[in-house]
Amino acid sequence: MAELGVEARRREILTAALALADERGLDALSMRAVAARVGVTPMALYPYVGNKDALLDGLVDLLLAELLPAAAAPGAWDVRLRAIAHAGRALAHRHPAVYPLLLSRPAITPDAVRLVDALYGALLTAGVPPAQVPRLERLVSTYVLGYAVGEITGRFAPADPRRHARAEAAGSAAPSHQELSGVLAQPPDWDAEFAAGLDDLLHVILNHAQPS
Amino acid sequence: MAELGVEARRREILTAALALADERGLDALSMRAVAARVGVTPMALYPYVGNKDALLDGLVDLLLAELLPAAAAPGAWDVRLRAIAHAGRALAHRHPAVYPLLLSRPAITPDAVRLVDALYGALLTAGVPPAQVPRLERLVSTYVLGYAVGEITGRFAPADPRRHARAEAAGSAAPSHQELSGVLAQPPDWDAEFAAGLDDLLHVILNHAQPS
DNA sequence: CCTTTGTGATCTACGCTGTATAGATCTACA
DNA sequence: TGTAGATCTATACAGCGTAGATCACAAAGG
Repeated sequence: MAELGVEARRREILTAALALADERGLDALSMRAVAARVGVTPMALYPYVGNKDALLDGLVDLLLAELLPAAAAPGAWDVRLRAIAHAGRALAHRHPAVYPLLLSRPAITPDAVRLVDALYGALLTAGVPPAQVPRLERLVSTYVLGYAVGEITGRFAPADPRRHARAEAAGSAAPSHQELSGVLAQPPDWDAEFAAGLDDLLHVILNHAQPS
Repeated sequence: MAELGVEARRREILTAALALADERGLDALSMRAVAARVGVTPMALYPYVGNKDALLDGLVDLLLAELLPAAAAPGAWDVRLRAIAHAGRALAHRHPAVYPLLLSRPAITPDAVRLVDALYGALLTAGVPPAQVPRLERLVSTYVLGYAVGEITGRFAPADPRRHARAEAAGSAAPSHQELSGVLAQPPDWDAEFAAGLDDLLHVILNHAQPS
């Protein structure tokens, strides 16, 4: 075994855990399974990751780190904001098992701060009054996280093919579904929908921006 | 024990499980604990709720059922939409432990369809073209769920009081935080922020609406 | 009245989980 | 060579979800 610092070893463990979750899902992410993948006994992980909860927090940070390049990219404010948003969604497709943790585990690590700071910067240069910046940052990040999680977990597209049948079965109890049966029959283009929602939010931001 | 139908018994079990989760959190929601609360052996639950996963789905449905009154309320389209949104957020504060499941477990029960249908109806009467209705429904519901989950899980307001210290420690790496130090020092008004975001989304909807 | 049938709850057990605690093993320096 | 420190291991415990077998008891048939 290569002799590394404890920080390097910690990252080694976390990346093994992330790979495991990517391959076999979050339920398969047990301390024992991670330890086996690292080639070590379960208890050997504890000095490096604390406990399982802390390990999950570590995974969240690993995900955030993948977003940093997009956050540091140059360009006009809307280009930067779009880049971060699309990177956030792409991240979800890369790590669907772990991604939902971003919504449920608050991260206050330096990387998380840097990411929020990039969004703050984009909003500020867009001309948004400082008092509105944190709120609109939360609006945008909630959209990106919520949309991506919705895609991933199947909230938007229930796998059940009887979906329409159900709606029809509800019959008069779901009149608007019937009125929309035409558009509901077509499978949505999730890429386009995400971009459209993002455009809508950029308009919201512009509405709040003051001409400099 | 009163002799009830299996459906009634199932609801009895689910409401006990919900109460347990409300009181002691999701981690304490074990089959054994639910059984003890119902006054029965763990294995006795299985004919009624299937297994733990199905029990959680049942809890999701229980939450959705609480939203139905708001979905059925009358009024102008924007009044109805606001009522549903605020009811969705209030639900999160009532059941903070279970609420996040709404984002991670797709629900295709009749109640879920009815709720979506109510949102479709509001958007249609607002004059939104049918092709845009499902997308904007997802935009609104994602906002409500994502915002409420963010509030609940502490994503918006990390409990760590060293938050500002951290931002300052990041120093020049978080320049926008420094620029916003004034507004960041004030504690946000979450009620007002939710309403403001909802207003923004209503403007988005109106932008897409065609005059009838 | 006794027996049979069926149904719901129970009992026991298995493999899994996170992790406390104690012990073993190896490295590096005096 | 002896010892200190760091690192990993071994064992154990309480709790989890749930499969399988068993039990208790109410209603129905002879």
